[in-house]
Amino acid sequence: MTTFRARVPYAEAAKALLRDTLFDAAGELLRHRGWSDLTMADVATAAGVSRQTLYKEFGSRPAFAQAYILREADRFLGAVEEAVRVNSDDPKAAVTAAFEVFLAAAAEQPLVKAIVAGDGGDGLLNLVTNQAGPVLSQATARLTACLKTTWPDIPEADLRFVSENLVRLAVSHAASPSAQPQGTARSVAAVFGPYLDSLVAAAR
Amino acid sequence: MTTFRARVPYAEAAKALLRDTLFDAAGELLRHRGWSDLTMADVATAAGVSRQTLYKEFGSRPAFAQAYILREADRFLGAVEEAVRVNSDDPKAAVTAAFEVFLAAAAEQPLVKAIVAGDGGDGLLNLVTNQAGPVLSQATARLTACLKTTWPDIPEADLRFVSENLVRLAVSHAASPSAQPQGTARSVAAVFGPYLDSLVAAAR
DNA sequence: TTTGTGGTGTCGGCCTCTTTGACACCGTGG
DNA sequence: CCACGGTGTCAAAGAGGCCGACACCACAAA
Repeated sequence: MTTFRARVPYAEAAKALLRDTLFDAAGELLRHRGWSDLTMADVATAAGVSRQTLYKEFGSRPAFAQAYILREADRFLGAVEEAVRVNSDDPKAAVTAAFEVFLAAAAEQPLVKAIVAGDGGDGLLNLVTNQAGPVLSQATARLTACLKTTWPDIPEADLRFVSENLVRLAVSHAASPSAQPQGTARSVAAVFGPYLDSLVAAAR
Repeated sequence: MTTFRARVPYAEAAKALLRDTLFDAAGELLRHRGWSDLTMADVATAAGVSRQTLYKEFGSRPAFAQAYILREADRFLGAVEEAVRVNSDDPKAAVTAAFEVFLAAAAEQPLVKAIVAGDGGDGLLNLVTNQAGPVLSQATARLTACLKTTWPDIPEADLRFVSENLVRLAVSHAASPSAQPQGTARSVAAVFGPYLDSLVAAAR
């Protein structure tokens, strides 16, 4: 099976490529040092781009962090959506699988590691806790859309409610894990399962 | 398993992206009409780029065709290499698999269809028959390299000989199929198999 | 306290690549 | 014969990226 690039005019693709190159460079650097030990100049040169270009594209250091986190969140959602799609017949299993894949991925992710390893004052942590608005709303929106396509008969408001709370739980567990991913996933699924079942039952 | 983008400075990546976008656009258009019914302007606009940019990058219409064909050939080689790697223990099976995957892919490929559907005067056919030099040498080189890594003990000159003739046979069968891919692949493998076996035996 | 160091954010000029519109050239069909 | 459409080329204008420099701020050493 071959993957096809979305047919997109070159100008847009080039811009996306620029952003992705910057993000990937940052991710690579974050694998070795923390966010606070990381210069904007470092990121730019690692991406093969001038510092100025970086600033032109993102405006400021925190803005870049924000954008980067949003993209990583989107990455995760991709994996999660896949897990949901596979278990579309069993909501509880879907939640378990999605949570598990998310937590497992999060544990390996340089960004997440950088966040939990940070001292809290390094700016990244704030973006998923204190000022988590953008992350939450984006992740919630995408997860809602995913659930909507999987179970179209359930009212969107209900799905939105479920999504938001799942996202919040996921972020929380990723930031400070309490147990193994499997155990966490099962317990979350146990909580949400019955509610989801009732939604599915009521919808048909 | 996640696929990683090669860490490449933005400038190079952008250029590659431009070429790929152009190629993909051409491929898309070739799906519906023949090469001769296809304007350079069509290709450019389909890629979201000005006609001038296309000319600057490739120089002329036949030069673009040449480059496009070379890239498609490279695509095929990727699939072929995979087939070879999987069957590294059995040269005959490797040839069979490689040939089969190549012919199957070729039958589905818009470029190949455009070539065989063309009236012969449309310029594309010449590039793989009359003026096939670049295609053959590139494909031969890459296939040789692939075989070299798979069976490092066999002299490179022998591998090169095998490669070139396999490539020529493959192009020929792709351009004018005589039978089903499987049958063709088996017969070619039957021809080359014993020779390959002897090479392997002699090398150790 | 002063001073030096290092990172952030901004500015202006330069350079490269893309776009735009125009043009000459040429083959084909009315 | 001539209008049409596609190829190939050009100069000028625009956009995006690069470079060097600078002010600003925090922090640490003298």
